[in-house]
Amino acid sequence: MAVTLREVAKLAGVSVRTVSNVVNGFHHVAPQTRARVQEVLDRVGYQPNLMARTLRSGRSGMIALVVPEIDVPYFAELTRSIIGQAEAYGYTVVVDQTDGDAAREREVVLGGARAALFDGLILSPVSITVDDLRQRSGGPVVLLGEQIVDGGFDHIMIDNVAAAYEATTHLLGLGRRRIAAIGYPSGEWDGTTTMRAQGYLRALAEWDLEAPEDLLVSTRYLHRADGAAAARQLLALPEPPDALLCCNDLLALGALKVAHEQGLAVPEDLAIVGFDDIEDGRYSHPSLTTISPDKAQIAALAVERLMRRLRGEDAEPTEFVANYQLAVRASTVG
Amino acid sequence: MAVTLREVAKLAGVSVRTVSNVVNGFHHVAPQTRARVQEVLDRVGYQPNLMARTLRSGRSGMIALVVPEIDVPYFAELTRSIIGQAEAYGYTVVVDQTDGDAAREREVVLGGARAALFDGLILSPVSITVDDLRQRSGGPVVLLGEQIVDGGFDHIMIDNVAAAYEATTHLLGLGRRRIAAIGYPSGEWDGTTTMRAQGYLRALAEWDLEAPEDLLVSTRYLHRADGAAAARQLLALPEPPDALLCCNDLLALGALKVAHEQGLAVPEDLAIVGFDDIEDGRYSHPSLTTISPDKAQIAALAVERLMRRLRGEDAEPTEFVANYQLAVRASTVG
DNA sequence: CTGAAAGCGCTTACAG
DNA sequence: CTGAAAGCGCTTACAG
Repeated sequence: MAVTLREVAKLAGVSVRTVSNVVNGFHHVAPQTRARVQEVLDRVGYQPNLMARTLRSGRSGMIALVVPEIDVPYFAELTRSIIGQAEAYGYTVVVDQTDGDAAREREVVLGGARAALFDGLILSPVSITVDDLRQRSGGPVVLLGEQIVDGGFDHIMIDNVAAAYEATTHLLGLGRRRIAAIGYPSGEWDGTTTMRAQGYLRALAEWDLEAPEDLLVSTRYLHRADGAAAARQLLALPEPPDALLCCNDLLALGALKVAHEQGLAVPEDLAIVGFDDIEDGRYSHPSLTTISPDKAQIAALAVERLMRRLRGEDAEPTEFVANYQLAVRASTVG
Repeated sequence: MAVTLREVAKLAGVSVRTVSNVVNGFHHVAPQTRARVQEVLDRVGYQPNLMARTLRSGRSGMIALVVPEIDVPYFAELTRSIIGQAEAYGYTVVVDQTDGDAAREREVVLGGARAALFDGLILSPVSITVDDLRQRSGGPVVLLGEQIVDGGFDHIMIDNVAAAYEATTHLLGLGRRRIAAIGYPSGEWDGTTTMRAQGYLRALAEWDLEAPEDLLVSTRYLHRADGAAAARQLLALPEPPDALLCCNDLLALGALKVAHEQGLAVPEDLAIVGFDDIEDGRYSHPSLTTISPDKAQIAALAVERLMRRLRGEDAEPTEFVANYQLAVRASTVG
């Protein structure tokens, strides 16, 4: 069924070496030879056997993208971009989800047989440690997010401290004084949440406010349900908040739901800000003010960086700070 | 670095054959031999080279999941389940997105080198045809959705006619009489939308109503933006609808946004129903009444079916009808 | 510029 | 129950 190099060689009356040269576009093939071989290649519809190529060359043309949850919109949107980018380089992306489970994450990233299939790895870590990563034997790794910083790896992130500072300042500028923080820091995701909490606290400090303990709610996950639970808790306070700074849009959307349930007007009674700029937040009612990281840039940087490594260039691990902007929408400015 | 079978064989003082037998758990190995080999295997941390195994055995342990858009929540949620299911069988899932582009879809599904890597395929088709699929040379295919029906392939779907009928009847039972249909049938997705339109029309007919032309809006895609555009068009009508039956939740969420913008009360002024039961719709305001297909069941059926094929069982192509239920929420019953 | 040949690491008839 | 050996389809030094 599948035609082999050898068969093509026989048909064209040359050696497999020459056919391989033509298939792979090497220079040193006489024009006539090339034409003759190419004709046969086309005629029989030759398709290289990727497995054989991989076994021989040691490169599979596949990279793994490891994210906690593929169905969390932020990761789904990012995945889409990364698949598109990788494809432009002729690479296939295999998506692995870890559910943030430590054992599973280690297995996927460090675990032998599977991990060895991939030429490289783009990883959004949750609980895996720098030490784990250092003892990894496979190809290059590019890290996403803020869970692991300065570990000596290529790394793409945004300036979360600055972003949270900007978001908080936006709320302060609107006259809000009891700004609650949801998801700071959460059970998992300490890295991300800690940085965002820093920006939040810095902004408050600049306005000579201190964050009351009762307005800081940490959550186990960063899902809608967690945001809803946190909002319920906050709104039951004797002195409830007049604004919510949520560590991501899902939390914010969960909180928004509860605000509606309790008959609060958003943003009049309660302003809400999220992080991530997922599509849902653009269509919520009211639409969500959020920190919008440049996901296309993040995807492009991650893939480009990995490709460089794969080509053996640029041994110095680098941290890239991607762009973001505060997207002001109706959940803060009615 | 990576230890080979041969090295293990030498260390254990047996042939590669025997080591291979132990690794693959074949019976005919003497207990003592097995123990000795296993000890070496463990000690050196042997990991099989998947590429070599694949090249030799012809099976890669990878299946492809081909969906139009990974960041459409329905597909993201389904993907999550399918990855989980496949993993239970020791299979790796590679996700490919086609953007519904015909050429891209053919390339991914039929295209040689890449497609040949996978042992099988779970495909949510958009524009690829049955004939295309028939001429495909690779492993077995399981189809999802309603774009291709009765093509002689294994196929998982829900009863869309019945579901749309039930949703429409729900609206009629609530006293709605001007029920608009958004996304029936759309530019792409004719299969799905046509079936849902059938159920809608059947329900109307049963109540001696005919669907006015002006209340049937087809859309190019099934995204939020399309739903918003359709809703704007419908609400500008001299006699606007009192209910919207949307072909999926994204359309419904887009329409809901517009309803809010125009100051309409949902469901009092306008009831809205979607399809898919994506998580966003549970947290929208108001939460979305929707047809909730059993995604876990769909994923389980699809993977199980593919695994059977892979084992060479059950040559008869079968159509599986998965469960669904109408999830009644606040967008229809305030 | 091209050929003959080794070998990537594994599985699997074929003997014994 | 185990061994020696072929071969999956390719790439790539090594000669010429």
